[in-house]
Amino acid sequence: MPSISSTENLLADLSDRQREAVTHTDGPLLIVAGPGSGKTRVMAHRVAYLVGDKGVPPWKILAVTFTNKAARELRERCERLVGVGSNKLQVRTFHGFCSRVLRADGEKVALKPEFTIYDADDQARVARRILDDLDVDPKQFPPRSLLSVISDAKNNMRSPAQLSRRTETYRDEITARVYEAYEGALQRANAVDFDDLLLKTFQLLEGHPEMLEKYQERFEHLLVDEFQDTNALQFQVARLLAMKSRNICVVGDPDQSIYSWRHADPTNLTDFQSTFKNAKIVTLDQSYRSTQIILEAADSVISNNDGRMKKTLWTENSRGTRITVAEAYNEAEEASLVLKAATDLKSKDGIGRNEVAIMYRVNAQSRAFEVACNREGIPYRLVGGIKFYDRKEVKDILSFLRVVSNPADDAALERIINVPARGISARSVAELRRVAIANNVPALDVILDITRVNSGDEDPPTYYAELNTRAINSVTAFGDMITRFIEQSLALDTNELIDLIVERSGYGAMLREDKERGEERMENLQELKASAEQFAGSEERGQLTEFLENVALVSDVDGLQGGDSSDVDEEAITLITLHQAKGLEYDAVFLVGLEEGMLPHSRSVDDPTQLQEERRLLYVGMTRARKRLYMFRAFQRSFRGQSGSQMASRFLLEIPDSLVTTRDIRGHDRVADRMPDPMWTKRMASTPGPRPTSKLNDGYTAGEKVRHKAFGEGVVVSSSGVGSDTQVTVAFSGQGIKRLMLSFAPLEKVVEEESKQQFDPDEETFEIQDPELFAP
DNA sequence: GGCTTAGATATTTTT
DNA sequence: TATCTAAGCC
Repeated sequence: MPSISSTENLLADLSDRQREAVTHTDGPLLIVAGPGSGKTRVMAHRVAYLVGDKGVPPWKILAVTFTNKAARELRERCERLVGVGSNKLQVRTFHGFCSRVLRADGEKVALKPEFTIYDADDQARVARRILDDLDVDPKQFPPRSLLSVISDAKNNMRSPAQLSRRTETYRDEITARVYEAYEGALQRANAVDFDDLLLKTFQLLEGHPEMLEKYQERFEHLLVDEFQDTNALQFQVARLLAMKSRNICVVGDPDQSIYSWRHADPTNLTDFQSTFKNAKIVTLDQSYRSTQIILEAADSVISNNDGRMKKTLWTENSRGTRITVAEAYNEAEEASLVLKAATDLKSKDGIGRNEVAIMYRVNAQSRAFEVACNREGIPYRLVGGIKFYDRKEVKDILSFLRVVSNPADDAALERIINVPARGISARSVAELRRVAIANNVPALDVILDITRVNSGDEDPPTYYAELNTRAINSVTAFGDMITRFIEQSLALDTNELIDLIVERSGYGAMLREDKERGEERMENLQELKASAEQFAGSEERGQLTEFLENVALVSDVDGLQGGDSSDVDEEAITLITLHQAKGLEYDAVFLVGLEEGMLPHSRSVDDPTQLQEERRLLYVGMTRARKRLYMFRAFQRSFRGQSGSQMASRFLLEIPDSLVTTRDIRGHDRVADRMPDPMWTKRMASTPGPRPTSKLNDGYTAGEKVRHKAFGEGVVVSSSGVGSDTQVTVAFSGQGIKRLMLSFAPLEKVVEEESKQQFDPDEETFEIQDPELFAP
């Protein structure tokens, strides 16, 4: 039986500042916590202190985080420290918490307990239907941009009515009408989107004093993590919950605010101080994570942001190694250089793959690294790639489940009404929808009405849909099927229900006919079943809803394992976006794609505000590293098919030379490459032809054009080794990339300066050829 | 009514 | 490059 740690032990291994933060338990507290300053540790200790020392019952403590990952980590840390009763702690994401509240008391804001949570896909589907109904051209008004305006409105707590009252342009007009129809559609479907989870919780608490009191009583202590990432609604919910007890502790770092595009509002940090007067402020600026050099470099970058709450991190850690800044020719070379350096870390610094992460701005960048890892046989862990629950077949079956769980869920219904094809055309669906909207009922009501009448019920139809006989029969069959699913769901565990649906809906048969991908898809459905099994056994009514909620809210499955080995335990390199990397740390971090247009992202370069966020993104990345930090850029990068030369990221210029080593990873000094004299970079970007670069082995230079007897003309990517051991990697047009032993494969230099711009490696033929191919 | 194909189009980050 | 949509064909 785990015991509650004694206060003495609990506090002993904390710094003075940390202890201050942990023990200030009466009244509002703002913790400004720099990267690696032990933020999570403080939160966990605080919870343990509240329970162990202050005798606060665990269930009276609510800790909200921003991501599931953070929630999981905090929960685990708390459980370890708190011991008994720790399972009663409420550690949730904001959305998770709100969903919980609405399941219990959502009726007050017109939600039935089995409401569905609509993801971006569902939202887009709803929006597209509305545009269709309103006869608006979706090309002129892309659903996604309309939805983003709607999301803005919701975050500012504006109703459709409020929006339509102040329309100035035609665009405003359309937006307001779509918003109104959208709200109607969700209402009819007993569904909420992500914004609604927060908005409706806010409305529930604000408009129902007894509810507010209930939740204020329930939670005596509130902790909010990543406060700089909270949006206006989240702040309001937190404010309402804590208004009475005033026991609210928020933790954040304005320098790590990287979610403004999702309405995160870092001014919440300052607003906190005005909302909760006399809030105590504790700043944690000692880093227990990174070396001095890494901290200095990160600081030299972030200092360029203005209007910050200034804080400079310090550490008792060693000075550490200088940061390596390196340049690759293109993304393929970038990947191999990174992997080479990462592999070397093992022998040189004893840093294994598990402690190495490669971080990039956009997911698409992971590809080059996956290809390279596969080629080199290096196992990797891709964080947040294609999500399991996003696969078509999984979404289809989930849609069946959603209809069973919440028969009003029109988005789910429309997804599967004709999957597999069962003779209900888009026309018929549109007609069903028209009738449903006209009567303000879910589409399934109309379907079941048709089913009833067509099955010989004497009573006249309630709704009148114009469908031909064929369609009526198809719809009837579908209605019968869904009715059976709903009936049987009462007696079945969710995993059993999945089996039933797969077989009886014809979905399984459809997959078995699909020779190409059917098997793989069926396996995915098996996996879905397995994940449903975890929810089996609990009360019949709740388990399906609970499962679906989990899918909607906690969809971050563990990273897919790639590489040669199927051994999941094997040490693997982590591939991760900068956004997802927040909160994580690694011994060695490789930041890649440090180019204008990538980081900062091209969408951000014109806007100073967004540019500062890009800088924070880089800051987050740099401060993930404990011991070693590498920053890479590629001279040329292909982006959606096209390649072009890149300028070095302006952020690289912000790091002082004294913190950087220019040691080339291949063992050649390339002093000139320690970037970016901007003039030089600019010239490089605008000049076709080879850029100035140092000589590689035996005079072969990256970017140089060469000719091979068998493969024809190509471009040198890189070369390694010396003398007769020299290997030259060449990209041949139409032949892919080959690695050639110079002593076997004579290369001729082509004297022509134009070649590099056309360089476009064919990914299909990317692997290294057999040794015999090296011969001429 | 259903399927194939071509063509267009959009591409940041995620609860 | 990859996905999604619309139009054309069976």
